[in-house]
Amino acid sequence: MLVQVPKGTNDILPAQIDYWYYLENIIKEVLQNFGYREIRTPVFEYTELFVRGIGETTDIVAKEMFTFSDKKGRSLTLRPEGTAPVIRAYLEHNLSRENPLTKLFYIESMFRSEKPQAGRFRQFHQFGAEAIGSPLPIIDAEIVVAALFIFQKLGLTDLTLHLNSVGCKQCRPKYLDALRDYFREKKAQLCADCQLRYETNPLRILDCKKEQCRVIVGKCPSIFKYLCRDCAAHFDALKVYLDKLGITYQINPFLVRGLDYYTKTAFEIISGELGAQNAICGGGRYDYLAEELGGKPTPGVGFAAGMERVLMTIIKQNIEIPLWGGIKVFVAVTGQDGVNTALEIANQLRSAGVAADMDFLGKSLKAQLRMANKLQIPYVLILGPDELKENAVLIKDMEEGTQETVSLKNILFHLKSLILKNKI
RNA sequence: GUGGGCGUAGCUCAGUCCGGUUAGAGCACUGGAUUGUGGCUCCAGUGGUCGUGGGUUCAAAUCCCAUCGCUCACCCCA
Repeated sequence: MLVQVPKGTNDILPAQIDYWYYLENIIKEVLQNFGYREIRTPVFEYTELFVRGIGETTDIVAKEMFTFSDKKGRSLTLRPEGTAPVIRAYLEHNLSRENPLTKLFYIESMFRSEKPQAGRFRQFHQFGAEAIGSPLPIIDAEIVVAALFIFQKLGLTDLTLHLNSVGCKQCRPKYLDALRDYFREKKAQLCADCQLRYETNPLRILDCKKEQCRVIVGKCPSIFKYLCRDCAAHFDALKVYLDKLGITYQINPFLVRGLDYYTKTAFEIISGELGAQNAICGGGRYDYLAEELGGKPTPGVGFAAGMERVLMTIIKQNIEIPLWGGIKVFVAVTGQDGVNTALEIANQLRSAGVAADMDFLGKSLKAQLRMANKLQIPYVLILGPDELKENAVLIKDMEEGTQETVSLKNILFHLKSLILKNKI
């Protein structure tokens, strides 16, 4: 049996790479225009970072991490998400000393040991942005806008922004108490998972999709009645900023994110083009994360988006993307003597910035032309014994079918003007 | 982790229900149709332990069992 890729992982083949370039280029361009700078952190971290950062009871930490030991028995984990590592790096390198507001972005692989399905993989790619240092709601607005900006620039439509506030240390415990009070007598009617969540984190009952739970959740107390003055004001201010920018959103009091570090703002962007896994972006504020990781209290807000899901949406929507321009000139040879000259010509063209290729399989002239035709190469140089004798080559225009003899000295100039003229 | 669908050539599939000669098609690939010229056409060729292992049978791609892989869905998420 042939060895295959591990379950849930994918090769990104040349046929798909233009999509990735398109996506990566727009991400970098937009986020840098917003003042975010790229950061790259290691693929693995000490396991403790994620346990402390994401939370022990979350699904990610409890059952989805790829964890292994190094030779000294220290526990390492392939990163399942990007925020905790970025905050770790921010604290470790004291990035705040240069600017009290640090704006960072990343484009990296993430790893989660889940059963794969459409839009879910064990190794997948996320891009994300983090704005660290400001407690003000206006930066929450910028984070949301930056994410939407990218999707808009990519050409995505049919997106819905879901918005919620999950409170803070002051008000969330009160809301959790209220939820427990409400669910206490109905506990027996909840699904098995939710009965467990009742103990660990009642918030998570809110986004259970089971019908039996949804019925009960439908009438549960809303968090908006329990938000403290600060959280309520923060949420109201964010809505005003978004309103003024003309951004539409849907308030979703049942939006609960799967990572414990979120406070105040939580949001998700849903694509109508996808199936069951339709969240292409999620984010929010995490004002206690830095402390959890042992740093000084530092507020922060950010988002992460799944690149595979974004690409699936791009493909579903049939969005046209820029493709690789391809080889412009093929240097064909007949007979052994021309091979060296052909290689020289090809390299000359490449040095001059003209994409050039030649035969490396000893094919016949006919086969070389066939290949050039298949690859849609617009010009073929033919170098045979006759041309060699005269220090010349034949330039064949593959579309017109015409050809002319040009001396070796003039090839470059000749080809460049041809290519320019046709704007290829 | 749990459940459904599917595994025949590089790709898309036919053949499986009702076992029977050397397992097929289209596309792709390679070569040819007189000297050193692509596309169109025609001809020929390469390529498959029918996912794997076992069982039933005179005979298995086809029936039975197991196993692996892919895929979709659940939990949850990007």
